[in-house]
Amino acid sequence: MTKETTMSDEIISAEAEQKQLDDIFSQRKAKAEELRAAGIAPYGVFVDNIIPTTEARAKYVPDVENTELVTVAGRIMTFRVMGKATFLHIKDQHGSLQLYAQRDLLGEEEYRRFKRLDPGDLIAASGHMFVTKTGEITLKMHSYTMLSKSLRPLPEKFHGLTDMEQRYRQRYLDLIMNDESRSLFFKRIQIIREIRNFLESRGFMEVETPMLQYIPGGAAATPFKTHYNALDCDMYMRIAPELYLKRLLVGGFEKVYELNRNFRNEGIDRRHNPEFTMIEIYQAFGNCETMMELIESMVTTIAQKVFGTLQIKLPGDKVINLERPWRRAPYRDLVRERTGRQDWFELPREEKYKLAKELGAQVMPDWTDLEITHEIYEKLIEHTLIQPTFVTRLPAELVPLAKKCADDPKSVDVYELEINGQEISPGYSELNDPIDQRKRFMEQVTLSGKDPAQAVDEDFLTALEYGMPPAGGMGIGVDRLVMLLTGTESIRDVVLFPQLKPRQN
RNA sequence: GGGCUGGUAGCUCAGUCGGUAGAGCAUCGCCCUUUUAAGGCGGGUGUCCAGGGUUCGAGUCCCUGCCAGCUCACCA
Repeated sequence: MTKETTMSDEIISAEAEQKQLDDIFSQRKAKAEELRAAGIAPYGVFVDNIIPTTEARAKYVPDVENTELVTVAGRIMTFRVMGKATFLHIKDQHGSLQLYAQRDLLGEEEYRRFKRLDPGDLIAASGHMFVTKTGEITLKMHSYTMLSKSLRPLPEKFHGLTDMEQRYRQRYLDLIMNDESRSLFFKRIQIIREIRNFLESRGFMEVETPMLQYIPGGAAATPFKTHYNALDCDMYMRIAPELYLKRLLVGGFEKVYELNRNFRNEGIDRRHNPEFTMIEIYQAFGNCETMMELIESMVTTIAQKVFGTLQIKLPGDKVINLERPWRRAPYRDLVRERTGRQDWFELPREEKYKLAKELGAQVMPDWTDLEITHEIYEKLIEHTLIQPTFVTRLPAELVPLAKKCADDPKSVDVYELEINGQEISPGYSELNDPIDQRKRFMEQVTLSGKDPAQAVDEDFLTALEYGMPPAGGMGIGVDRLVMLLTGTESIRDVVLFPQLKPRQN
Protein backbone atom coordinates (compact mmCIF):
# COMPACT_ATOMS: atom_id res chain seq x y z
CA MET A 1 0.00 0.00 0.00
CA THR A 2 1.93 2.99 -1.20
CA LYS A 3 -0.98 5.16 -2.21
CA GLU A 4 -1.14 8.42 -0.30
CA THR A 5 -4.37 9.35 1.32
CA THR A 6 -5.60 12.86 0.69
CA MET A 7 -8.38 14.80 2.37
CA SER A 8 -10.73 14.34 -0.57
CA ASP A 9 -9.99 10.61 -0.60
CA GLU A 10 -11.06 10.46 3.00
CA ILE A 11 -14.33 12.18 2.28
CA ILE A 12 -15.01 9.78 -0.57
CA SER A 13 -13.93 6.80 1.49
CA ALA A 14 -16.27 7.82 4.28
CA GLU A 15 -19.09 7.46 1.80
CA ALA A 16 -17.68 4.29 0.35
CA GLU A 17 -16.94 2.78 3.72
CA GLN A 18 -20.26 1.05 4.13
CA LYS A 19 -20.05 -0.37 0.64
CA GLN A 20 -16.47 -1.44 1.26
CA LEU A 21 -17.54 -3.31 4.36
CA ASP A 22 -20.18 -5.14 2.40
CA ASP A 23 -17.79 -6.18 -0.30
CA ILE A 24 -16.92 -9.86 0.04
CA PHE A 25 -13.32 -9.34 -0.95
CA SER A 26 -12.85 -6.66 1.70
CA GLN A 27 -14.62 -8.70 4.33
CA ARG A 28 -12.36 -11.63 3.75
CA LYS A 29 -9.24 -9.50 3.72
CA ALA A 30 -10.37 -8.20 7.08
CA LYS A 31 -10.82 -11.78 8.29
CA ALA A 32 -7.26 -12.57 7.21
CA GLU A 33 -6.07 -9.56 9.21
CA GLU A 34 -8.07 -10.75 12.22
CA LEU A 35 -6.18 -14.02 12.05
CA ARG A 36 -2.83 -12.23 11.83
CA ALA A 37 -3.78 -10.09 14.80
CA ALA A 38 -4.49 -13.27 16.76
CA GLY A 39 -1.04 -14.60 15.85
CA ILE A 40 -2.37 -17.09 13.25
CA ALA A 41 -0.80 -17.13 9.80
CA PRO A 42 -3.56 -16.98 7.17
CA TYR A 43 -1.15 -18.47 4.58
CA GLY A 44 1.61 -20.95 4.21
CA VAL A 45 1.90 -23.16 7.27
CA PHE A 46 3.40 -26.61 6.80
CA VAL A 47 1.38 -29.48 8.21
CA ASP A 48 2.87 -32.93 8.55
CA ASN A 49 1.26 -36.35 8.02
CA ILE A 50 -1.53 -35.22 5.73
CA ILE A 51 -3.28 -38.15 4.06
CA PRO A 52 -5.73 -38.12 1.16
CA THR A 53 -9.43 -37.86 2.06
CA THR A 54 -10.00 -41.21 0.38
CA GLU A 55 -7.48 -42.86 2.73
CA ALA A 56 -8.99 -41.09 5.72
CA ARG A 57 -12.38 -42.53 4.87
CA ALA A 58 -10.87 -46.00 4.55
CA LYS A 59 -9.47 -45.66 8.09
CA TYR A 60 -12.94 -45.78 9.56
CA VAL A 61 -13.56 -49.06 11.36
CA PRO A 62 -17.23 -49.87 12.06
CA ASP A 63 -18.58 -50.85 15.45
CA VAL A 64 -15.57 -49.79 17.50
CA GLU A 65 -14.36 -46.48 18.83
CA ASN A 66 -11.93 -45.04 16.27
CA THR A 67 -9.07 -43.48 18.17
CA GLU A 68 -6.44 -43.13 15.47
CA LEU A 69 -5.53 -39.50 14.81
CA VAL A 70 -6.05 -38.66 11.15
CA THR A 71 -5.00 -35.47 9.36
CA VAL A 72 -6.48 -34.30 6.07
CA ALA A 73 -6.19 -31.08 4.10
CA GLY A 74 -8.33 -29.47 1.47
CA ARG A 75 -10.59 -26.69 0.33
CA ILE A 76 -13.80 -25.96 2.22
CA MET A 77 -16.67 -26.52 -0.21
CA THR A 78 -19.71 -26.30 2.07
CA PHE A 79 -20.02 -24.92 5.57
CA ARG A 80 -23.04 -25.58 7.78
CA VAL A 81 -22.90 -23.85 11.14
CA MET A 82 -25.48 -25.15 13.63
CA GLY A 83 -24.74 -23.16 16.68
CA LYS A 84 -22.23 -25.03 18.77
CA ALA A 85 -21.48 -27.60 16.07
CA THR A 86 -20.52 -27.23 12.43
CA PHE A 87 -20.51 -29.60 9.49
CA LEU A 88 -18.36 -28.89 6.46
CA HIS A 89 -17.04 -30.69 3.43
CA ILE A 90 -13.50 -30.31 2.25
CA LYS A 91 -12.18 -31.39 -1.09
CA ASP A 92 -8.68 -32.51 -2.00
CA GLN A 93 -7.30 -33.95 -5.21
CA HIS A 94 -8.70 -37.37 -4.42
CA GLY A 95 -12.19 -36.60 -3.30
CA SER A 96 -14.10 -34.95 -0.52
CA LEU A 97 -14.71 -35.63 3.14
CA GLN A 98 -17.14 -34.32 5.70
CA LEU A 99 -15.64 -32.73 8.79
CA TYR A 100 -17.44 -32.16 12.07
CA ALA A 101 -16.41 -29.42 14.48
CA GLN A 102 -17.77 -29.03 18.00
CA ARG A 103 -17.27 -26.16 20.37
CA ASP A 104 -16.59 -28.57 23.22
CA LEU A 105 -13.79 -30.29 21.31
CA LEU A 106 -12.11 -27.23 19.86
CA GLY A 107 -12.56 -24.93 22.82
CA GLU A 108 -14.66 -21.83 22.94
CA GLU A 109 -12.21 -19.32 21.51
CA GLU A 110 -10.93 -21.63 18.80
CA TYR A 111 -14.45 -22.59 17.78
CA ARG A 112 -15.52 -18.96 17.55
CA ARG A 113 -12.63 -18.40 15.15
CA PHE A 114 -13.49 -21.57 13.25
CA LYS A 115 -17.00 -20.32 12.55
CA ARG A 116 -15.44 -17.32 10.77
CA LEU A 117 -13.99 -19.58 8.05
CA ASP A 118 -15.48 -19.37 4.58
CA PRO A 119 -16.13 -21.77 1.72
CA GLY A 120 -13.02 -21.63 -0.43
CA ASP A 121 -10.57 -21.50 2.48
CA LEU A 122 -7.89 -24.20 2.62
CA ILE A 123 -7.44 -25.91 5.96
CA ALA A 124 -5.87 -28.98 7.50
CA ALA A 125 -7.86 -30.83 10.12
CA SER A 126 -6.92 -33.54 12.60
CA GLY A 127 -9.26 -35.81 14.48
CA HIS A 128 -10.71 -39.25 14.40
CA MET A 129 -13.17 -40.92 12.11
CA PHE A 130 -16.76 -41.65 13.01
CA VAL A 131 -20.05 -42.14 11.24
CA THR A 132 -22.97 -39.74 11.49
CA LYS A 133 -26.62 -40.54 12.13
CA THR A 134 -27.21 -40.44 8.40
CA GLY A 135 -24.36 -42.85 7.79
CA GLU A 136 -21.69 -40.57 6.38
CA ILE A 137 -18.10 -41.28 7.35
CA THR A 138 -16.85 -38.08 8.90
CA LEU A 139 -13.78 -36.70 10.65
CA LYS A 140 -14.49 -35.33 14.11
CA MET A 141 -12.11 -32.47 14.46
CA HIS A 142 -9.77 -32.11 17.43
CA SER A 143 -7.76 -29.33 15.87
CA TYR A 144 -7.34 -27.54 12.59
CA THR A 145 -4.78 -25.38 10.85
CA MET A 146 -5.38 -22.45 8.53
CA LEU A 147 -3.57 -23.05 5.26
CA SER A 148 -4.88 -20.35 2.95
CA LYS A 149 -7.55 -17.68 3.29
CA SER A 150 -9.65 -17.39 0.14
CA LEU A 151 -10.51 -13.79 -0.67
CA ARG A 152 -12.98 -14.48 -3.45
CA PRO A 153 -16.27 -16.34 -3.21
CA LEU A 154 -16.56 -19.68 -4.98
CA PRO A 155 -19.19 -20.20 -7.67
CA GLU A 156 -22.58 -21.34 -6.49
CA LYS A 157 -22.43 -24.73 -4.80
CA PHE A 158 -25.38 -26.39 -6.46
CA HIS A 159 -25.18 -25.32 -10.09
CA GLY A 160 -21.42 -24.91 -10.02
CA LEU A 161 -19.69 -23.05 -12.81
CA THR A 162 -21.42 -23.56 -16.15
CA ASP A 163 -20.35 -20.54 -18.17
CA MET A 164 -18.12 -22.10 -20.83
CA GLU A 165 -16.02 -19.01 -21.32
CA GLN A 166 -15.28 -18.70 -17.64
CA ARG A 167 -14.55 -22.41 -17.35
CA TYR A 168 -11.87 -22.03 -20.02
CA ARG A 169 -10.46 -18.71 -18.87
CA GLN A 170 -10.43 -19.64 -15.19
CA ARG A 171 -9.82 -23.35 -15.47
CA TYR A 172 -8.84 -23.55 -11.81
CA LEU A 173 -12.42 -22.67 -10.90
CA ASP A 174 -13.72 -25.30 -13.28
CA LEU A 175 -11.40 -27.85 -11.66
CA ILE A 176 -12.51 -26.86 -8.16
CA MET A 177 -16.21 -26.92 -8.95
CA ASN A 178 -16.74 -29.55 -11.65
CA ASP A 179 -15.69 -33.08 -10.77
CA GLU A 180 -16.45 -34.31 -14.30
CA SER A 181 -14.02 -31.82 -15.72
CA ARG A 182 -11.35 -32.82 -13.24
CA SER A 183 -11.75 -36.53 -13.87
CA LEU A 184 -11.65 -35.93 -17.62
CA PHE A 185 -8.21 -34.36 -17.26
CA PHE A 186 -7.11 -37.22 -15.03
CA LYS A 187 -8.14 -39.55 -17.87
CA ARG A 188 -6.09 -37.53 -20.31
CA ILE A 189 -3.07 -37.78 -18.04
CA GLN A 190 -3.53 -41.54 -17.73
CA ILE A 191 -3.87 -41.98 -21.48
CA ILE A 192 -0.63 -40.11 -22.08
CA ARG A 193 1.12 -42.12 -19.41
CA GLU A 194 -0.07 -45.37 -21.00
CA ILE A 195 1.11 -44.24 -24.44
CA ARG A 196 4.57 -43.79 -22.97
CA ASN A 197 4.41 -47.08 -21.09
CA PHE A 198 3.35 -48.92 -24.21
CA LEU A 199 6.09 -47.45 -26.40
CA GLU A 200 8.65 -48.05 -23.69
CA SER A 201 7.62 -51.71 -23.58
CA ARG A 202 8.12 -51.88 -27.35
CA GLY A 203 11.63 -50.48 -27.08
CA PHE A 204 10.93 -46.96 -28.38
CA MET A 205 12.95 -44.01 -27.13
CA GLU A 206 11.35 -40.67 -26.39
CA VAL A 207 13.34 -37.79 -27.85
CA GLU A 208 13.07 -34.03 -27.92
CA THR A 209 13.69 -32.07 -31.10
CA PRO A 210 13.59 -28.33 -31.79
CA MET A 211 10.39 -26.39 -31.32
CA LEU A 212 12.11 -23.29 -32.64
CA GLN A 213 12.99 -23.91 -36.26
CA TYR A 214 14.44 -21.83 -39.08
CA ILE A 215 12.49 -23.76 -41.69
CA PRO A 216 9.17 -25.10 -40.42
CA GLY A 217 8.77 -28.44 -42.20
CA GLY A 218 7.07 -31.79 -41.99
CA ALA A 219 3.58 -30.51 -42.73
CA ALA A 220 1.87 -27.89 -44.85
CA ALA A 221 0.52 -25.55 -42.19
CA THR A 222 1.00 -21.87 -41.49
CA PRO A 223 3.57 -21.43 -38.72
CA PHE A 224 3.85 -18.91 -35.92
CA LYS A 225 6.70 -16.55 -36.65
CA THR A 226 9.04 -15.17 -34.05
CA HIS A 227 12.43 -13.48 -33.86
CA TYR A 228 15.64 -14.57 -32.27
CA ASN A 229 17.39 -11.45 -31.01
CA ALA A 230 20.84 -12.93 -30.35
CA LEU A 231 21.20 -14.10 -33.92
CA ASP A 232 18.95 -11.39 -35.34
CA CYS A 233 16.98 -13.78 -37.50
CA ASP A 234 13.41 -14.92 -37.87
CA MET A 235 12.40 -18.29 -36.49
CA TYR A 236 9.25 -20.33 -36.46
CA MET A 237 7.45 -22.48 -33.93
CA ARG A 238 7.44 -25.99 -35.32
CA ILE A 239 4.44 -27.33 -37.17
CA ALA A 240 5.75 -30.92 -36.93
CA PRO A 241 8.84 -32.72 -35.61
CA GLU A 242 8.99 -35.10 -38.59
CA LEU A 243 12.14 -33.89 -40.31
CA TYR A 244 14.17 -33.99 -37.10
CA LEU A 245 12.96 -37.44 -36.13
CA LYS A 246 14.01 -38.71 -39.56
CA ARG A 247 17.45 -37.20 -39.04
CA LEU A 248 17.64 -39.42 -35.97
CA LEU A 249 16.84 -42.47 -38.13
CA VAL A 250 19.78 -41.45 -40.32
CA GLY A 251 21.81 -41.15 -37.12
CA GLY A 252 21.09 -44.74 -36.21
CA PHE A 253 18.25 -44.37 -33.71
CA GLU A 254 15.91 -47.17 -34.75
CA LYS A 255 12.76 -46.65 -32.70
CA VAL A 256 12.00 -43.08 -31.71
CA TYR A 257 9.01 -41.00 -30.82
CA GLU A 258 8.24 -37.50 -29.68
CA LEU A 259 5.13 -36.67 -27.72
CA ASN A 260 4.85 -32.92 -27.44
CA ARG A 261 3.35 -29.72 -28.75
CA ASN A 262 3.02 -28.53 -32.33
CA PHE A 263 1.94 -25.03 -33.24
CA ARG A 264 -0.17 -24.10 -36.22
CA ASN A 265 -1.21 -20.57 -37.04
CA GLU A 266 -4.71 -21.42 -38.14
CA GLY A 267 -8.29 -21.06 -36.98
CA ILE A 268 -9.63 -22.13 -33.61
CA ASP A 269 -12.70 -24.31 -33.50
CA ARG A 270 -14.12 -27.37 -31.79
CA ARG A 271 -11.41 -29.58 -33.26
CA HIS A 272 -8.46 -27.19 -33.47
CA ASN A 273 -6.33 -25.49 -30.87
CA PRO A 274 -3.32 -23.53 -32.20
CA GLU A 275 -1.00 -25.49 -29.94
CA PHE A 276 -1.85 -29.14 -29.81
CA THR A 277 -0.24 -32.32 -28.61
CA MET A 278 1.00 -34.67 -31.26
CA ILE A 279 2.86 -37.91 -31.14
CA GLU A 280 5.07 -38.96 -34.04
CA ILE A 281 6.60 -42.41 -34.06
CA TYR A 282 9.27 -43.78 -36.41
CA GLN A 283 10.59 -47.29 -36.67
CA ALA A 284 13.59 -48.10 -38.85
CA PHE A 285 13.20 -51.19 -41.03
CA GLY A 286 9.46 -50.99 -40.52
CA ASN A 287 6.73 -49.97 -42.93
CA CYS A 288 3.08 -49.05 -43.10
CA GLU A 289 2.10 -52.55 -42.00
CA THR A 290 4.34 -52.29 -38.92
CA MET A 291 2.62 -49.04 -38.02
CA MET A 292 -0.87 -50.47 -38.39
CA GLU A 293 0.01 -53.27 -35.99
CA LEU A 294 1.59 -50.76 -33.61
CA ILE A 295 -1.31 -48.34 -33.38
CA GLU A 296 -3.90 -51.09 -33.20
CA SER A 297 -2.03 -52.64 -30.33
CA MET A 298 -1.36 -49.31 -28.66
CA VAL A 299 -4.92 -47.97 -28.74
CA THR A 300 -6.47 -51.21 -27.54
CA THR A 301 -3.91 -51.48 -24.73
CA ILE A 302 -4.66 -47.93 -23.60
CA ALA A 303 -8.41 -48.42 -23.75
CA GLN A 304 -8.14 -51.60 -21.74
CA LYS A 305 -5.83 -50.10 -19.11
CA VAL A 306 -7.49 -46.72 -18.70
CA PHE A 307 -11.13 -47.64 -19.25
CA GLY A 308 -11.11 -51.38 -18.74
CA THR A 309 -13.06 -51.99 -21.93
CA LEU A 310 -12.79 -51.93 -25.70
CA GLN A 311 -16.34 -50.65 -26.11
CA ILE A 312 -16.34 -46.87 -26.17
CA LYS A 313 -19.66 -45.20 -25.55
CA LEU A 314 -20.08 -41.94 -27.43
CA PRO A 315 -22.83 -39.30 -27.19
CA GLY A 316 -25.93 -40.34 -29.08
CA ASP A 317 -25.84 -44.03 -28.07
CA LYS A 318 -23.00 -44.72 -30.47
CA VAL A 319 -20.63 -47.47 -29.45
CA ILE A 320 -17.18 -47.91 -30.95
CA ASN A 321 -15.87 -51.44 -30.82
CA LEU A 322 -12.07 -51.44 -30.66
CA GLU A 323 -11.70 -55.23 -30.76
CA ARG A 324 -8.98 -56.39 -33.09
CA PRO A 325 -8.43 -56.88 -35.92
CA TRP A 326 -9.56 -53.55 -37.33
CA ARG A 327 -11.03 -53.36 -40.77
CA ARG A 328 -8.67 -52.61 -43.64
CA ALA A 329 -10.12 -51.09 -46.77
CA PRO A 330 -8.24 -49.91 -49.85
CA TYR A 331 -9.25 -46.38 -50.85
CA ARG A 332 -10.24 -47.40 -54.35
CA ASP A 333 -12.51 -50.18 -53.08
CA LEU A 334 -14.35 -47.73 -50.82
CA VAL A 335 -14.89 -45.36 -53.74
CA ARG A 336 -16.07 -48.12 -56.05
CA GLU A 337 -18.44 -49.37 -53.38
CA ARG A 338 -19.90 -45.92 -52.61
CA THR A 339 -20.33 -44.92 -56.25
CA GLY A 340 -21.65 -48.34 -57.18
CA ARG A 341 -19.29 -48.39 -60.16
CA GLN A 342 -16.61 -51.06 -60.37
CA ASP A 343 -15.21 -49.14 -63.32
CA TRP A 344 -15.15 -45.76 -61.54
CA PHE A 345 -11.43 -45.23 -62.06
CA GLU A 346 -11.69 -46.06 -65.75
CA LEU A 347 -14.48 -43.53 -66.36
CA PRO A 348 -13.68 -40.32 -68.20
CA ARG A 349 -13.64 -37.15 -66.10
CA GLU A 350 -16.97 -35.96 -67.48
CA GLU A 351 -18.69 -39.17 -66.40
CA LYS A 352 -17.18 -38.92 -62.91
CA TYR A 353 -18.33 -35.33 -62.59
CA LYS A 354 -21.86 -36.21 -63.59
CA LEU A 355 -22.09 -39.22 -61.30
CA ALA A 356 -20.59 -37.30 -58.38
CA LYS A 357 -23.26 -34.62 -58.73
CA GLU A 358 -25.98 -37.26 -58.80
CA LEU A 359 -24.57 -38.71 -55.60
CA GLY A 360 -24.83 -35.33 -53.93
CA ALA A 361 -21.18 -34.29 -53.88
CA GLN A 362 -20.57 -30.57 -54.37
CA VAL A 363 -18.07 -30.79 -57.16
CA MET A 364 -16.85 -27.91 -59.30
CA PRO A 365 -16.79 -28.08 -63.12
CA ASP A 366 -13.06 -27.32 -63.33
CA TRP A 367 -11.99 -30.04 -60.91
CA THR A 368 -9.64 -32.84 -61.92
CA ASP A 369 -10.41 -36.56 -61.76
CA LEU A 370 -8.55 -36.78 -58.50
CA GLU A 371 -10.33 -33.84 -56.89
CA ILE A 372 -13.73 -35.24 -57.78
CA THR A 373 -12.86 -38.67 -56.42
CA HIS A 374 -11.39 -37.27 -53.24
CA GLU A 375 -14.43 -35.07 -52.64
CA ILE A 376 -16.53 -38.23 -52.73
CA TYR A 377 -14.19 -39.83 -50.24
CA GLU A 378 -14.16 -36.87 -47.87
CA LYS A 379 -17.84 -35.92 -47.99
CA LEU A 380 -19.61 -39.19 -48.67
CA ILE A 381 -17.38 -41.92 -47.26
CA GLU A 382 -15.17 -40.67 -44.43
CA HIS A 383 -17.97 -39.81 -41.98
CA THR A 384 -19.52 -43.27 -42.46
CA LEU A 385 -16.39 -45.01 -41.11
CA ILE A 386 -17.54 -45.21 -37.51
CA GLN A 387 -15.83 -48.43 -36.47
CA PRO A 388 -12.01 -48.42 -36.67
CA THR A 389 -10.96 -48.63 -40.31
CA PHE A 390 -7.55 -48.42 -41.92
CA VAL A 391 -8.03 -46.80 -45.30
CA THR A 392 -5.04 -47.99 -47.33
CA ARG A 393 -3.37 -47.52 -50.71
CA LEU A 394 -4.25 -43.87 -51.23
CA PRO A 395 -3.69 -42.19 -54.64
CA ALA A 396 -0.03 -41.19 -54.82
CA GLU A 397 -0.79 -37.53 -55.52
CA LEU A 398 -2.54 -37.16 -52.15
CA VAL A 399 0.46 -38.16 -50.06
CA PRO A 400 3.70 -36.80 -51.49
CA LEU A 401 6.04 -38.01 -48.73
CA ALA A 402 5.22 -41.70 -48.77
CA LYS A 403 6.59 -44.66 -50.66
CA LYS A 404 4.72 -46.04 -53.59
CA CYS A 405 3.18 -49.47 -53.37
CA ALA A 406 5.51 -52.06 -54.87
CA ASP A 407 2.73 -53.51 -57.01
CA ASP A 408 1.10 -50.22 -58.05
CA PRO A 409 2.95 -46.96 -58.74
CA LYS A 410 -0.34 -45.03 -58.69
CA SER A 411 -0.88 -45.78 -54.99
CA VAL A 412 1.20 -45.09 -51.94
CA ASP A 413 1.81 -47.46 -49.07
CA VAL A 414 0.03 -45.56 -46.31
CA TYR A 415 -2.92 -45.86 -44.01
CA GLU A 416 -5.37 -43.34 -42.65
CA LEU A 417 -7.03 -44.61 -39.52
CA GLU A 418 -10.65 -43.54 -39.33
CA ILE A 419 -12.67 -43.91 -36.15
CA ASN A 420 -16.05 -42.30 -35.55
CA GLY A 421 -15.85 -40.75 -38.99
CA GLN A 422 -12.69 -38.85 -38.20
CA GLU A 423 -9.07 -39.27 -39.11
CA ILE A 424 -7.24 -40.26 -35.96
CA SER A 425 -3.85 -41.14 -37.34
CA PRO A 426 -1.96 -41.32 -40.62
CA GLY A 427 0.86 -43.79 -41.09
CA TYR A 428 3.36 -44.23 -43.91
CA SER A 429 6.04 -46.31 -45.37
CA GLU A 430 8.38 -43.34 -45.30
CA LEU A 431 10.08 -42.05 -48.41
CA ASN A 432 13.83 -42.49 -48.05
CA ASP A 433 14.99 -41.76 -51.59
CA PRO A 434 16.86 -38.43 -51.35
CA ILE A 435 16.57 -37.66 -55.06
CA ASP A 436 12.82 -38.24 -55.07
CA GLN A 437 12.45 -36.29 -51.83
CA ARG A 438 14.25 -33.27 -53.30
CA LYS A 439 12.06 -33.42 -56.38
CA ARG A 440 8.89 -33.41 -54.24
CA PHE A 441 10.09 -30.49 -52.14
CA MET A 442 10.76 -28.54 -55.31
CA GLU A 443 7.29 -29.32 -56.63
CA GLN A 444 5.81 -27.99 -53.41
CA VAL A 445 7.91 -24.84 -53.70
CA THR A 446 6.65 -24.32 -57.24
CA LEU A 447 3.06 -24.77 -56.12
CA SER A 448 3.34 -22.44 -53.14
CA GLY A 449 5.53 -19.84 -54.85
CA LYS A 450 7.86 -19.66 -51.86
CA ASP A 451 11.56 -18.88 -51.88
CA PRO A 452 13.32 -22.29 -52.04
CA ALA A 453 15.92 -21.10 -49.51
CA GLN A 454 13.11 -20.47 -47.07
CA ALA A 455 11.05 -23.55 -47.86
CA VAL A 456 13.49 -26.38 -48.54
CA ASP A 457 15.32 -27.87 -45.59
CA GLU A 458 18.68 -28.52 -47.24
CA ASP A 459 20.16 -29.94 -44.07
CA PHE A 460 17.42 -32.55 -43.97
CA LEU A 461 18.08 -33.49 -47.62
CA THR A 462 21.78 -33.75 -46.84
CA ALA A 463 20.94 -36.16 -44.04
CA LEU A 464 18.84 -38.29 -46.39
CA GLU A 465 21.72 -38.34 -48.86
CA TYR A 466 23.79 -40.17 -46.25
CA GLY A 467 21.10 -42.86 -46.28
CA MET A 468 18.00 -43.23 -44.14
CA PRO A 469 16.80 -46.76 -43.46
CA PRO A 470 13.38 -47.65 -44.81
CA ALA A 471 10.98 -46.91 -42.00
CA GLY A 472 7.41 -46.88 -40.87
CA GLY A 473 6.15 -43.63 -39.41
CA MET A 474 2.92 -42.42 -37.93
CA GLY A 475 1.35 -39.49 -36.19
CA ILE A 476 -1.50 -39.24 -33.75
CA GLY A 477 -3.29 -36.13 -32.63
CA VAL A 478 -3.24 -36.86 -28.92
CA ASP A 479 -5.97 -34.35 -28.05
CA ARG A 480 -8.26 -35.98 -30.58
CA LEU A 481 -7.41 -39.45 -29.36
CA VAL A 482 -8.39 -38.32 -25.87
CA MET A 483 -11.59 -36.82 -27.26
CA LEU A 484 -12.43 -40.09 -28.94
CA LEU A 485 -11.70 -42.31 -25.95
CA THR A 486 -13.60 -40.05 -23.54
CA GLY A 487 -16.48 -39.17 -25.85
CA THR A 488 -15.69 -35.45 -25.68
CA GLU A 489 -16.94 -33.17 -28.43
CA SER A 490 -14.68 -30.15 -28.08
CA ILE A 491 -10.90 -30.03 -27.97
CA ARG A 492 -11.21 -27.22 -25.42
CA ASP A 493 -12.57 -29.69 -22.93
CA VAL A 494 -9.47 -31.88 -23.08
CA VAL A 495 -6.88 -29.07 -23.12
CA LEU A 496 -6.35 -27.52 -19.69
CA PHE A 497 -5.81 -24.01 -20.95
CA PRO A 498 -7.27 -23.66 -24.44
CA GLN A 499 -6.49 -20.54 -26.43
CA LEU A 500 -9.13 -17.84 -26.31
CA LYS A 501 -9.05 -14.25 -27.43
CA PRO A 502 -7.58 -12.02 -24.75
CA ARG A 503 -10.14 -10.12 -22.75
CA GLN A 504 -9.94 -6.40 -23.36
CA ASN A 505 -11.01 -4.17 -20.53
C1' G B 1 -14.72 -15.16 -42.87
C1' G B 2 -20.63 -16.35 -43.10
C1' G B 3 -25.10 -17.79 -40.21
C1' C B 4 -27.62 -18.66 -35.49
C1' U B 5 -27.75 -18.01 -30.12
C1' G B 6 -26.15 -15.65 -25.82
C1' G B 7 -23.69 -11.64 -22.36
C1' U B 8 -28.42 -8.81 -16.08
C1' A B 9 -25.48 -9.28 -8.40
C1' G B 10 -19.48 -13.22 -6.76
C1' C B 11 -22.31 -17.82 -9.09
C1' U B 12 -27.07 -19.96 -11.41
C1' C B 13 -30.94 -17.48 -13.58
C1' A B 14 -35.89 -14.48 -14.13
C1' G B 15 -37.21 -9.68 -15.95
C1' U B 16 -44.37 -9.21 -19.09
C1' C B 17 -46.63 -4.13 -23.49
C1' G B 18 -40.62 0.41 -23.17
C1' G B 19 -42.10 3.00 -17.01
C1' U B 20 -36.13 3.31 -13.88
C1' A B 21 -34.18 -4.39 -11.71
C1' G B 22 -35.61 -9.45 -8.89
C1' A B 23 -35.09 -14.83 -6.86
C1' G B 24 -31.99 -18.79 -5.02
C1' C B 25 -27.07 -19.69 -3.54
C1' A B 26 -22.99 -16.81 -1.62
C1' U B 27 -22.23 -12.68 1.93
C1' C B 28 -23.36 -9.75 6.86
C1' G B 29 -26.17 -9.89 11.98
C1' C B 30 -29.01 -13.05 15.41
C1' C B 31 -30.85 -18.31 16.87
C1' C B 32 -29.55 -23.44 16.49
C1' U B 33 -24.38 -29.61 19.34
C1' U B 34 -25.51 -35.31 13.90
C1' U B 35 -26.17 -31.52 9.29
C1' U B 36 -25.51 -32.43 4.09
C1' A B 37 -28.65 -27.82 -1.90
C1' A B 38 -29.24 -27.88 6.74
C1' G B 39 -33.12 -24.74 8.81
C1' G B 40 -35.47 -20.02 11.00
C1' C B 41 -35.58 -14.44 11.45
C1' G B 42 -33.48 -9.85 9.64
C1' G B 43 -29.94 -6.79 6.43
C1' G B 44 -26.69 -5.11 2.23
C1' U B 45 -25.58 -6.15 -2.73
C1' G B 46 -25.71 -4.00 -9.82
C1' U B 47 -20.71 -0.13 -15.38
C1' C B 48 -28.00 -4.74 -17.01
C1' C B 49 -20.86 -6.43 -22.24
C1' A B 50 -19.32 -1.36 -24.64
C1' G B 51 -20.58 2.92 -27.66
C1' G B 52 -24.17 5.43 -30.44
C1' G B 53 -29.51 6.14 -31.87
C1' U B 54 -35.11 6.30 -31.31
C1' U B 55 -38.16 7.96 -27.08
C1' C B 56 -40.76 12.19 -22.08
C1' G B 57 -38.48 7.53 -20.50
C1' A B 58 -34.33 1.80 -22.84
C1' G B 59 -32.09 -4.19 -19.32
C1' U B 60 -36.17 -4.27 -23.03
C1' C B 61 -36.56 -1.35 -29.63
C1' C B 62 -32.66 0.02 -33.73
C1' C B 63 -27.34 0.45 -35.35
C1' U B 64 -22.10 -0.47 -34.60
C1' G B 65 -18.40 -2.93 -31.94
C1' C B 66 -16.34 -6.61 -28.29
C1' C B 67 -16.39 -11.56 -26.15
C1' A B 68 -18.26 -16.52 -26.03
C1' G B 69 -20.96 -21.04 -27.62
C1' C B 70 -22.93 -23.75 -31.76
C1' U B 71 -22.67 -24.25 -36.99
C1' C B 72 -20.92 -23.67 -42.15
C1' A B 73 -16.56 -22.56 -44.93
C1' C B 74 -11.18 -22.80 -44.78
C1' C B 75 -7.25 -26.11 -43.00
C1' A B 76 -1.93 -32.27 -44.95
